[in-house]
Amino acid sequence: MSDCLKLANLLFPDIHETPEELMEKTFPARNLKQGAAVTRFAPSPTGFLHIGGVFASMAAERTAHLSDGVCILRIEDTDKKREMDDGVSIIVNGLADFGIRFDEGVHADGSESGDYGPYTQSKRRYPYHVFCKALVEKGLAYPCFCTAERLSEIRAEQEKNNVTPGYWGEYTEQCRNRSIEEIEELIKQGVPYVVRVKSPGKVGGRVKFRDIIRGDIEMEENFVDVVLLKSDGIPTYHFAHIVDDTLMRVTHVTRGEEWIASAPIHLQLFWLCGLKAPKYAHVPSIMKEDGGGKRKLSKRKDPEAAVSYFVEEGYPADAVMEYLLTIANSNFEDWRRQNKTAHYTTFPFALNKMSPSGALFDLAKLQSVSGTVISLMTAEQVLESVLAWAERYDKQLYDVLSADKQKALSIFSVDRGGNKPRKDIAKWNEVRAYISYFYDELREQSGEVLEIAAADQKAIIEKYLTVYSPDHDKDTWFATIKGMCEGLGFCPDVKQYKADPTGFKGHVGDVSSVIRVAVTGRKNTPDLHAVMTIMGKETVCARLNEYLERI
RNA sequence: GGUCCCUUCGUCUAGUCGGUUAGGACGCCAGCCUCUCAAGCUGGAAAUACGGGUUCGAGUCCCGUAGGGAUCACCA
Repeated sequence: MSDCLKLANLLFPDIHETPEELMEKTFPARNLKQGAAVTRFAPSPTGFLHIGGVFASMAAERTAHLSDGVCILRIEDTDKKREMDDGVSIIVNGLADFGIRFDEGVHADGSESGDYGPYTQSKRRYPYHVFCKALVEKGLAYPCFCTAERLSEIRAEQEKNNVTPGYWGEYTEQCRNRSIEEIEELIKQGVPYVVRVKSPGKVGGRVKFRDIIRGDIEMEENFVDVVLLKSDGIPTYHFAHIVDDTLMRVTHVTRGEEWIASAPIHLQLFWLCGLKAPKYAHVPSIMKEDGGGKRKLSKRKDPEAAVSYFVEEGYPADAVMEYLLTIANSNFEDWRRQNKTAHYTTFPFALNKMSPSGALFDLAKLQSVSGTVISLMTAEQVLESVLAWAERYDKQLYDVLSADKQKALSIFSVDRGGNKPRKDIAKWNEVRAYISYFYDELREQSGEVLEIAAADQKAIIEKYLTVYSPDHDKDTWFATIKGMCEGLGFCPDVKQYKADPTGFKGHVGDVSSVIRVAVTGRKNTPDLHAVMTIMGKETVCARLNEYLERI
């Protein structure tokens, strides 16, 4: 028996399977149609879902589903220190909120579905060890007994000498060349060790690979003996990536651009394992303007880094996704113009159309996209969404709206539908302010003051009270207001007034403004006739009289 | 610092082989429409980071500079 084989058996006495056998028996090739992409989103359960995570997972999900492929949600929980208790559910629910659906993987409660599991890395010890053993057997990996102290000494020395830091070169000699007896003894003594790859890379060597988004990239090859298995037997990200994406038959790896620097490690590991590397697409980070510069959206500094922000503000999930799509594929907006009512999932998203540079997150643009998305919804959809949001974030609004859904529907129907719907609402937390004057419970004293003499205002209201009828249709309603003008000293025709205002106190617009303020407390509202119709005679008259007393 | 990525209006970007009045969207401004505000329509201001080349001609090709970003762990 060769030393390598002996070492492999010493390190992994319980493993009796080869990677090839494992792949054949439990992780067979998928039966998918030609060109189907298998992608995955693989977050760590840190209890925080970053908007960049939604962006990356959207790229993965779209790529898979547009090609009739499979999208996997895998949890990378190999770092117990950063893990949070409900980390998994925060991520899974967060993604579900945005309509990102996975075909296989982990669910919010931690359960899993799919034939290529487990999908939680901490449960995949066995396959990692199978692959690691094979590497040891081939003399391509070895146990390293260096302590944390030794490692930092090495680092300090390298920094002093100005050479690339890392476990490589002369520093690897001791552990790389230990005899099998020596290793056996150290293990018997209980000395902790990691398993490192015996990197064949050379300083100055080059690797090339193609990134779907960035094109050809050439970098220095990896010559560091990176850790494969930590001392607790759990793999590092690098090794887990190789094993998992191979076994799960992932074809396209979409991940943050911060990984591009470690791509040479991954390419080397695939090669050493005798495996074909998947296609890579390194998606750009979403940036934030910061004092003239750009920086990555930060969890600490930027509330909008967390997806919970968008949920709390009440941006519809589709609106956030559409905004992200405008960043991801610039032709999305053209497509949207051509396909006004189509769902965004029918847009032919393409990884290779993504821009390689990180986009600044633009809340104003989100606002605009969202306003359009909402303007295209039916009143029923709006009400349903508002209620779902308000139930969690504005109980009073929820109660008021659900007390009379018909009224709520008619409010949301004002100027909705048709070619030019209003775009007053961009997120659900704006609804309260938008509709508050319809409800006595929500009404706030706005303090809006018109520049019209109190006496004239009084005269207008008093007169209007005598001619107002809730039965008037829009045209008669307006004709009635016009008809009041002459007697009150106002011009019934705006154009005429603008051409020559002499002799008038104002025009019909001013008259209706007085009524508007009296009825709604606002200078600006949607179509006043529609508003008054919804309110009903009782409320309208009450408000008019109330205004008379106040003025 | 080493390595890698990136760089067109304020923002997101379009820009096949080098020949464009450098296009669109958001935002901003103005006008029209209009009972107000939106919406809609029309128009406007607004960009090729800088410096060299190659070329009759460069946003586009080459070199350099600057700036921004990422990464260099038993973290992902």
